[in-house]
Amino acid sequence: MRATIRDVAREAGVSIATVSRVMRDSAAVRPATRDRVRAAADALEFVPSQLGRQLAERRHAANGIVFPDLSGPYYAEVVLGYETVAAELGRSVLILSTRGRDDADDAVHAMAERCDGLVILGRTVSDASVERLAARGANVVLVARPPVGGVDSVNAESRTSARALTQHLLDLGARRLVFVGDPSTSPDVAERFAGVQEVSQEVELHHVDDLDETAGAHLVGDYLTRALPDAFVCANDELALGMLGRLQAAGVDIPGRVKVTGWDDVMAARYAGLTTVRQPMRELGATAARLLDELISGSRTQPRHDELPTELVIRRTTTLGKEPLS
Amino acid sequence: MRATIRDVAREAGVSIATVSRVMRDSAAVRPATRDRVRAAADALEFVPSQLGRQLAERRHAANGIVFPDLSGPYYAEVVLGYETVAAELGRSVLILSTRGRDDADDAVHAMAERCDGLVILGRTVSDASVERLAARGANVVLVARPPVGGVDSVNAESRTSARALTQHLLDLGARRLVFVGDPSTSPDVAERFAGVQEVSQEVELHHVDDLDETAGAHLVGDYLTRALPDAFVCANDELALGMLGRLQAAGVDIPGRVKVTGWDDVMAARYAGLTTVRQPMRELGATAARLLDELISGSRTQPRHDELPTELVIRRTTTLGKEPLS
DNA sequence: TTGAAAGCGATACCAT
DNA sequence: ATGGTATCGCTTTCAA
Repeated sequence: MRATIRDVAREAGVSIATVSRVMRDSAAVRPATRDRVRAAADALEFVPSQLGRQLAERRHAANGIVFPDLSGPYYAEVVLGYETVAAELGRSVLILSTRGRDDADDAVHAMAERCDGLVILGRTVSDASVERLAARGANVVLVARPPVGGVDSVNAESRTSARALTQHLLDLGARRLVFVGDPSTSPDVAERFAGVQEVSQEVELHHVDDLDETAGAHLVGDYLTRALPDAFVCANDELALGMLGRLQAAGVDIPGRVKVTGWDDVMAARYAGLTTVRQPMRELGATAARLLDELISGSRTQPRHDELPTELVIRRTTTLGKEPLS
Repeated sequence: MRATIRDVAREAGVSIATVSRVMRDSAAVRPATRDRVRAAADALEFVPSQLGRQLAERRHAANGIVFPDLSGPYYAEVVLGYETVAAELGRSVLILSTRGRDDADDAVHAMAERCDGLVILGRTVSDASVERLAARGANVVLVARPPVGGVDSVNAESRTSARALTQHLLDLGARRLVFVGDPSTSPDVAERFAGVQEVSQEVELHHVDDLDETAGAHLVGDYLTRALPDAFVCANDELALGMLGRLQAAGVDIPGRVKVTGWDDVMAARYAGLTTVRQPMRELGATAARLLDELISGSRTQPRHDELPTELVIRRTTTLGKEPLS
């Protein structure tokens, strides 16, 4: 059995209060006493129980983070940025993946009982759940999701980058643009589409249900039989990569005949030479951790809604570079 | 302030023991009483404190997982597989990334105090630390790391796949093979090299310090000036991808003139058409979670060292496929 | 500077 | 079927 604070107190001939003080040097203790306690603690290999400590302090010293998945670099990077800052702030990180879970909302509420605050990524739980959490006094920060009520949020800027991306295409002479995606499913995609529209009024919208490679590869077929546009502006990289493969298989010249862009800058985008928009994923997580800490410590009561800048990454699916085809 | 079990007891006119029974239906309670308690709990929006519960039960109901990083699909997938099973077993998951942390060992020990058991991925902490944890009675399972003392471990099989990979190259007529990597740094790489050697006695070893793309691209230079071998067997995908880019830039015919293989099957490997070996990452995590649960529940006391099968993935860096070049 | 004792919020044993 | 109460392992007044 592990030694408790009482064992140490007895061994050192002091009270448990003194042991507690020494273990956390929370108050002045006479050096001689301190040394005696330290020696006793060492001898007994005493390590304070976190359970006891947490109950007494009425805090978990842990934060949660909810994400849909860790496949792809997106959420993994956000989680890492979050964990790094949380660790610096002396907090552990609890994770919860909602992928393939039908009771996501319940799981999140259960998790909320095990930490001092949590970050929710994307559309993992319903708006109602988020509001219920907030109503119960939980400290919550949303990431990559539009604000819900007075709950804090951190998002990547979309519209400005979409404008820059579109302008880049126009500069290259592309006139007929097709935006591939579904603005109605995600506010993020809606923002991207809106940004594109601001610069190119005649952009067409090609609606797809799933934003994955299969969908991308599939929809290319429609265009091969009729006319190709000058550029496909995809809602994300997966879609773009799927289209790329299919277009190249059909021998279409890229970027000569048609240009393709994605969004996210996943690792594969680099190998595919895909022009895309990179989001500051690690910073999203780090910022969320800091906002959450303010909430927990009570140093801020007004809600905040941060927006972090993104970066246009130009590669050879829009311009012919000297970079080797890999 | 949140309601406690005492508030509910008072409201329902019963003792806290009865409230506890009702909340967890741990014992028979007369229906009328049960309903009264339920009503009181609802009225007060009572949710049992996990802190109180954990202290009383003397368990965290949480497991930890330590990993170097989440970049790249490898660890992310392991973590996901782990989280999925842990959740099924009713346990939360605490994470700890050691990347860019100089106090990794301390952090892991601190984490061990906050959970009932933990999984350690790769070489994130020293062998000494692992043994110290085990000595302190912590429940530990190692993943992607050779066994340390009597500590449980789960690893992906390496040698058999290395043999299959090598045989595949021989079948294609490749004779002069060069293994790129450093068998001395990682037992995993050593196993891979050993497997290759078993099939091809005359394989050469090209030693590199870093197993990343830069190193891969760099070492190609050495070979361009003198003779290329028939195949480069790289210790991992990063290395192989780096070499690929550089070889293609130099106009070398792949797989005609030289074949290239990697290891891990990262996402980019697919786009690069890289022949490689895929590890059952999600299963590694899931298996670790189950082993850990056995340890925690005490249903097993003998150490186990599991080895999961891997899969050879053949793509066009070794055989000319019909797959389009992307 | 130190100690006694009252929480923190549950669980669980022992009576009744 | 219920209640009283000790217990889990610590932190934190309040006195001395």
